[in-house]
Amino acid sequence: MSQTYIVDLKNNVGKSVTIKGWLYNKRSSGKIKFLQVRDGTGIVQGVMAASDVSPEVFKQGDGITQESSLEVTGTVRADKRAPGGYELTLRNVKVIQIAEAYPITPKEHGTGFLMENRHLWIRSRKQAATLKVRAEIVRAIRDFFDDRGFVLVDTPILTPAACEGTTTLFEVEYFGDKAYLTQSGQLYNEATAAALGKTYCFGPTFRAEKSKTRKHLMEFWMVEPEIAYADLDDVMKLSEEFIVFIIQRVLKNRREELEILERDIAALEKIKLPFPRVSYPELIKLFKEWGHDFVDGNDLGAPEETVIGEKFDQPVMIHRFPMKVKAFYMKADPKNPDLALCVDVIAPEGFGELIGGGQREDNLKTLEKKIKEHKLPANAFKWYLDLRRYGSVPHGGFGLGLERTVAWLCGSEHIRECIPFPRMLYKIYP
RNA sequence: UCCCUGGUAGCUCAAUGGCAGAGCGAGCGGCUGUUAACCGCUAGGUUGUAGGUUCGAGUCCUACCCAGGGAGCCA
Repeated sequence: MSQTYIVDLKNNVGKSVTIKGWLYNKRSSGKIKFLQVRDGTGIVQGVMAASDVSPEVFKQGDGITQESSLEVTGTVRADKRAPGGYELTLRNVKVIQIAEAYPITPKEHGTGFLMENRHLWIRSRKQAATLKVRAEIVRAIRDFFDDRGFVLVDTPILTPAACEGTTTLFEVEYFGDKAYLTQSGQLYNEATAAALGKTYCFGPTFRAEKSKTRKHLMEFWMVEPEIAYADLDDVMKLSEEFIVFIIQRVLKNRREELEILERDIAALEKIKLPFPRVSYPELIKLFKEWGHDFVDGNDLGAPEETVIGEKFDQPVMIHRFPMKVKAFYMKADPKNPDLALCVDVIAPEGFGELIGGGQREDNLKTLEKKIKEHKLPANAFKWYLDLRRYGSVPHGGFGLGLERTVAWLCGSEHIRECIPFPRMLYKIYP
């Protein structure tokens, strides 16, 4: 039997079609029943009148429970009374399986319960819409870099040592030795950029930090471009163009999903180039003007990100943080060696840091000293130092957190809804 | 890891230290245009776990477990 998808119903008005899906909700009123069916592409209401179908089919309609799988056949009709504008005058219903009492009812539920049932929760309208936006963003990310001559080079997930040494790692057994799940592909990107010029990696990364916030996952996806012969300005320019590209793509292709999510679309439409650039010393002055208490020399915390997000309606690029709060591979600003040539891009509306990046230290001697200062195992960085031995060039890049970008564009309250199956502190089910 | 709040029916929540409740969902019945439909009936409980105080504990105390919110850290 042929199958029509709900998304295509508008092109089939007047025709008889078969929808294969699941029962989303049902209402009945004596001699007429309304079956809302979802198929992954949308939801359509099927109208079953006692006068239109056989008594057997009509009777069968009573027993179809929420999320039962079924195939419905009927004529497509435009009708203002129907959610979505189109409905089906049903002629036949074929039940594939009658679902047991479905735990996620149309009424409200708590987050803990919904997360326990994440495998079912993703069937809900908003959750499905979020996953579609996520897929759109992934495609935009790939297109952006592929179209600009970046080469996708996958970096390893199992690594011999910490990339940054500062964050906690997931340890795994590796043939009697220890290995760690990657927390960034950056160091490998620096090698691939020296080989191929412009590269990027895109995959899952892992952080065993015991953080418990609405912006953190233990396993999240990150895209990291790296460019040979690039300085901080190049990195900032790429960052803002990248973000605008992603937004434009989602606004173009996933407007319907943003509406389902009740996202304030106007807030996204006004994101324009160039983004405001604020250096760390300038930011300290701004915090004073705003009356926000902040100690010069500290890294930004959640309250600071919130304040910045409230004061600007554009993503803000904060650059040149103090060296001492940043990772060992950051290059110092020649004009002020206490500041690093780095940038954080903070999203508006309080969604926090989307991008962290900057220019890398390219001098062998300086880097060797930094590794020592940060008490990192010199052995593990032997290959990394080679990159400064054989044709070292100024280079830089950044990392963008996929789920935070999804959270921002979807207006999600919590990052756990922005990945199909989130891995969170002490939680790995389902 | 720390701080705050909570844990009662499948779910969301009530219950002054004194009879264990409602709405939704489920089951049965009614209704030809419902929009989280509506109306009637029925079933559904070791009140997170283990101790303690009390004539009496869902309620008070102690410990633990779990969940939610926040902090630090980060993308």
